[in-house]
Amino acid sequence: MQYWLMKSEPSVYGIDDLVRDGVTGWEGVRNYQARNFMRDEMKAGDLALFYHSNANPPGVAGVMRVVREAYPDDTAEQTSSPYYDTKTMRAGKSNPWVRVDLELVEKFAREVSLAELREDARLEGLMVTRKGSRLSIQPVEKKHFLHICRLGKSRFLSCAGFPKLCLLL
DNA sequence: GCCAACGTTGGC
DNA sequence: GCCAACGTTGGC
Repeated sequence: MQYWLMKSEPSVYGIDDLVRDGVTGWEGVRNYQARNFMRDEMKAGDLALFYHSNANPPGVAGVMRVVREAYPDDTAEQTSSPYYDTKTMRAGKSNPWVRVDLELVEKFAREVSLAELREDARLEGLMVTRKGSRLSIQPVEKKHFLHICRLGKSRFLSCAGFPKLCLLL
């Protein structure tokens, strides 16, 4: 079981979109390091923080769970998609991109801003607080994950020892 | 809108 | 394989 942080711009797809959809395919990742995390390490049941990038303010908005492991991201092959990979397709190469499916676990009662993450001594070493951290999918230490849930007034965390109650969320 | 950080590309 | 040019990310 691993923990992750995944970035999305709320103007493109934010936590409220996931509240509406329930489950979503994490498409459009076009960075090899981020792809490798999805392809090689993300397992069903892993938990991920939903991070709002390019937002006011940027920060963690909630928690998701991996429900389907890596499979081809065919938006790379669709000319109509904003994520169409012109270069790869024109070169006639096979589609190298994958996505995973994630379901909403919860939207935090309060969003935890990047500034707050930076100020918190208990989150030292958290990748997203490093200046210039551009990786859109990052592994997160369990202790950091749990602390961020606490800062977000997570209901999921408060009942984590009571799996039956958690099913109600 | 600016710009620092950093990934990618392509000439050599 | 080096590295300059270029493109993108994302905070501010």
